[in-house]
Amino acid sequence: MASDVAADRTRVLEAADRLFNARGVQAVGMDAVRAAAGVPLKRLYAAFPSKDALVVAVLHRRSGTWDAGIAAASATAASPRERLLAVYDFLGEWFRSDDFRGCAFINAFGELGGVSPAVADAVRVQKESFQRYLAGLVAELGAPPALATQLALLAEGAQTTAAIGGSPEAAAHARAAAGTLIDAALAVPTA
Amino acid sequence: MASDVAADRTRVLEAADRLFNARGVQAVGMDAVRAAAGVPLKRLYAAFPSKDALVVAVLHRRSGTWDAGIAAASATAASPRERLLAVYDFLGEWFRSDDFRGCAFINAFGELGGVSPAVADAVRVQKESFQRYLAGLVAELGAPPALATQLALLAEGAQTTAAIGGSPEAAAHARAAAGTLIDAALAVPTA
DNA sequence: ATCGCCAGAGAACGACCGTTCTCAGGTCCG
DNA sequence: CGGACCTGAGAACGGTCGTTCTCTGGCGAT
Repeated sequence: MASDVAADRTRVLEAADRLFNARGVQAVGMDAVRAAAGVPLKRLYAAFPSKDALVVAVLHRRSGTWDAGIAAASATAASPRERLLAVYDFLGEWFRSDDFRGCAFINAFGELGGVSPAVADAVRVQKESFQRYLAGLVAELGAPPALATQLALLAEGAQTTAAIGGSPEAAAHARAAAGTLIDAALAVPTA
Repeated sequence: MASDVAADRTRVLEAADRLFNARGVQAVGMDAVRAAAGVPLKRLYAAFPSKDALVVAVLHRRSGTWDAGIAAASATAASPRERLLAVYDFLGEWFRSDDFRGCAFINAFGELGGVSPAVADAVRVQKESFQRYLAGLVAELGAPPALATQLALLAEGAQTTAAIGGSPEAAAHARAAAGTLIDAALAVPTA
């Protein structure tokens, strides 16, 4: 009982997340996950009944760290406008981390969305949750809801652009564009 | 000589593109490509020496159809501003096609970018070419170059959002945002 | 001390991968 | 008509995958 199932889950999720992020999902075998996690295969399968379940769990965990990152970045922001812009500051920090290789959800959807409904759903849920977060702030701001969708497009685009081009400054560009869109939306109350 | 190597290449590229788009690259075996293309395995390997080469060739072909689509959409547009906005009209049409499942380049990068430098390069080249196209129009418009980057972010974000959420209207949102950004950039000549 | 139990390491399994090889059958040239 | 060549179909190969099974060694209880 020294290593309980919950501890196994954590170790496996961390290892799998790292490996999937670096090489993609299908290029990483369960044995590589086992080796990286330092957990016997039997306990791995006790914690996650299949690779598909492991992938979904990794995505779920990523949702949590994403939410926490956004919350931390917006903690110091005073107004809704600044909280919206803080999203792009968070992206900028993330893009600069050594192991950044794009949004895990976008990557997983591209790789597995066509063959694994569970993965496709997990990705959809996360993106909808992010949209709702933006929509809440936009509503606080008193701007039309369409602004939230536009700001989300900038965030998604920044993630793929930063990953493919290796250009973390995409976050700053997105932030600048977001500021322009917010100002324009507030200038015309109901267009 | 009834079926020449060039004809084989075309049939294989079309079949592979369809399959890769629907299921992802790694989930599609070379035998499935052969069956869908109706070409013997030997001729398949005569046309493409490896799966990696096939993937790169598929991406290269997609670049061509992308460029053609953009060109067609902007053909009726009179001004640089309208040609920029035509990009999002093109996206909207594409998003509404039955087999749309996201940008092949973004998907391929997420799946293979970490393990296949050739694929990563092909994706990077295409995205840079798109950026250059936008930059040209933005220059014609007399707006600062940063606008082109911002417009690219919107286009990229629209592609992933439309794919994941199954929401083709992402193109219209991106178009509206693009209009706002263009107007703002022109209002302040050099900020 | 002995027996029963459980956990860990890794072998085993069936399936499928990308790629190459075999071989039968047909086609052209002399 | 005969034989050299080429083609297509698919078997074969070595490897790896996800998943399960076996076996061995150590531990706790009696």
